[in-house]
Formats: sequence, structure tokens, C-alpha cells
Amino acid sequence: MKTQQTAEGVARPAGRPRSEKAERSIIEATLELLGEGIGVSELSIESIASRAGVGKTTIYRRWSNKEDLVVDALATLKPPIPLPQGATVRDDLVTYLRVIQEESRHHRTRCIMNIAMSDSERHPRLAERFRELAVEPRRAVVSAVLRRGMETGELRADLDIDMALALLSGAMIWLTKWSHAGDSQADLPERIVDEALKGFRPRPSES
Amino acid sequence: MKTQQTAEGVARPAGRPRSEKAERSIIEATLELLGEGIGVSELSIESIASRAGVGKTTIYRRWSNKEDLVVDALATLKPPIPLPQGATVRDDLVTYLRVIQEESRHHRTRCIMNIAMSDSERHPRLAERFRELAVEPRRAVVSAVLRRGMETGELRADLDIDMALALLSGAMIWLTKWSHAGDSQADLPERIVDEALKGFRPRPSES
DNA sequence: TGATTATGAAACGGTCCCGTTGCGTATCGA
DNA sequence: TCGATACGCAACGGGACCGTTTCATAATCA
Repeated sequence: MKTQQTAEGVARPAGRPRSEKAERSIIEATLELLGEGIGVSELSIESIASRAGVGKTTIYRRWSNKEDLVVDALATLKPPIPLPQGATVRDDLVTYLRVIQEESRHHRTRCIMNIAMSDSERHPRLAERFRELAVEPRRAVVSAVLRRGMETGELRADLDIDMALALLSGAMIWLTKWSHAGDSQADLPERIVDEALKGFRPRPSES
Repeated sequence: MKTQQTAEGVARPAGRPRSEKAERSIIEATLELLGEGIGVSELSIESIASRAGVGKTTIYRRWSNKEDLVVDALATLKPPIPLPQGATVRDDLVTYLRVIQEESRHHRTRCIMNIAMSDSERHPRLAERFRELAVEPRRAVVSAVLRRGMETGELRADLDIDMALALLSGAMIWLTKWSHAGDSQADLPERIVDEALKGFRPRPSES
């Protein structure tokens, strides 16, 4: 295989270069199918190729197996918007939960979250990737919000940040998953945050 | 089709009766495969028949489709042990979370939970069945515990029970799913319950 | 005994997908 | 122009599973 030097000094093989467009449409098709509820194990290369308007060979030339492709597809997901600093920590937390709630309305996000939740057993690399891309950045943002509250005194100084994050996120996901569809859930973020802030015990000074 | 009356007056078809043993082993095989991480969509009738040591015909004679079979299989899952009344509400809640934690250690339970979480989109009947069998009874038990605490004054009188349940269960599942494997998690139930009881705000009377 | 139904095994034709190969065409550098 | 590589397309042999049918055998009752 002959190569040549580009201006940047990057080695480049001779012949027709790979199509960036094809690559993008393959990844887009993958995300589309996952977003329609197709699980990783049911996802077929042929369906991706067909959806992307691409030959199977073009896919096999780039990825040696399905998992690699899905990992790369997940990697193109945009990280969430940085959380704006609201007036109070309570406001920021409500905003955070509202983002989760809003995302879970879109098929695409919800199905990809399902994949992360359920296929983590059989696809640890996928789960790890999802962790880096979706879980960790949110953890960092909310963690900062909570720390700010601990400094200003709006929150307990000895608050366990990971535990607080788990309570908030876990409750949001739980309720989204298991509450009856008929229930109005517009105020879910506020209710979760307020309940978590107050705690379950009575407050002697306020009762 | 000729029928005959049994002593109990139940109409019964002539000929060889269906094997109870075959039926049980089919359901057991189904649960085994699901417990090994096979998703509902990948679950094949042939693999069930093979595992159960049974002909495919025997399965098709009883269930017209895969989903019906899985629904019946889920129905054989034992409801959870009623929660013993400990000394305090805190103890009972810790016990409850410990049961969840313990269950999620067993492959079988964990995988079935995964199915409930992820396949609920495409199999609403399965999700509903799981709700009845696994979610609702727990909700009832914890709900009773929380109400007791509200009466005795150990908990706030205006506590939102559904919200409290979501915070506790959601946090447990979230942490089980996303915390690093290396973390010691033996005291997770205690930490979750205590954090939820205290709430995030500082307590003026105790600080 | 004979009628009736169930059972496990095997085979059927059909569908979907696998991963690979060959083909004619398109796009690059030399 | 030529060599090299990528492209979309179609076809390949092979495997898994579908849902059905056939068959010899087993269990039940009249």
C-alpha cells in the first residue's frame, strides 16, 4: 500500500478516500434504529446499511463488529447543556430533573437509555461508554451545584453528594418508568426536589 | 370432542391429559433463559423446548405466542416476603432496601428486572404484569411502613408516600447500576435511608 | 379393546441475517 | 492515462429460528 505525505505530515493511503458522508449516515442510521426501540442484539448490519443507503461492505470495512459501531455511534451524542446557575440550588436541581424528564420524552433518548440500563450485562463496553458520555458529565454538573449549596449554607455541610445525586436521578427515572400514564407529571421535578430537600423526618423548628 | 364429568363437575376432554410436568419445565426453562441474560426478543421457542426437554409442538399447543408464555412465566415468580415490623421505621426501610440489594445479586432476578425496565416499550403487557407482581406489592408494604411512621411521628405527617418510595427505590437501583464495581456497598441501604430521612437542608435545631 | 388426545422427534419450506466475494463505477494521486 | 482504493449492488453458502405437519408412541376413558 502506497502512502503519501499531506501538508500536515499525516500519512495517507493512495486511491479514493473514504466517504465522510457515508460514515455519518451509517452512524445516524444506527442511532435512528436504536431510537426506534431496536435493541443492540436485534440490530442488524443489513438494516443499518439499508437505512443509511450504503453497501454492507462499506460498514464492514470500517467496523469489525457491531459493538464497535454502536460504541462510536454513542460517542457522537452531544453532552448535555451545562446547567445554568439559577438563583437557588433548588432551582438548579429542578432544572436538572426537568432536563431528564424532557429527554425521556424523546424516543431516541429514552431507547438509548434503555439500552444503557439493560444491555449493560452483556455489553460492558457499551455501558462504560454510556457512563462516560451521559452519566459522568451530569454527575459533575450536579455535583458542582450541590457543593455550591453546601458552601452557601442552603444545604447541609455534611451532605453525601453521590447519595444525593442517586436519590434525585433515581427517583426521576423510577417515577417516569412506573407511575401510571394518566398521572399528570408536569410538577414532578419540583415535588422530587422539595421532598428530597425536606427529608422524611419532621423538622422540630418548623413544625 | 367428547367430554366427561369429573367428580368435581368440571368438564374434561377425552384422551390423554396434558402433562403438568411438561408445563412446569417449559416455564422453568423460560425463566432460566431469561435469567441468563437472554432478552425477550432473542428468546426462541426452539431454545426453550430444547432446554425443557420438550417438543416445540407441546409449547405451541399451550401458548399461541411468545409473549403469553413469558407473561405466564413471570406470574410464577413468588411475591416478596412481607416486611417484618422492626423497632423503627428506619430499620424497616433499611431492611426493604437490603432485600432489593440482595435480589439484584442473583442473576435471575437482575435479568428479569432488566427486562422489565427495558422491554416495557415494546411489551406493555409484560411491563404491566411485572408492575402487578413485583412493583405493586412492594409499594404496598413500604407504604404501610411509611404510614406507620407518619402516625407515630417518626416521619413528617405530610410526607408524600409515592415520592418517598421513588426516592428510596430509585436511589438503590441507580447506585447498584452505576457505582463503580470496586466500591464497597455493604452499607448502601443504611446510607440511602439516613440521607433520605435527614433531607438535604440543614436542620436549624440540630446544627 | 378401541377411540381420543398428548408427547417428543424429525422434517418441512420460508425468512432473516451473517460475513464474504465479485462486479462495474467513481475518485483520488502520480 | 494509470494504479489504487472506495463505492453501491447483487449474489453467495451457511446458520438460526419460524410455525406447521407427520409420525410412532403414550396415557386416558368408555
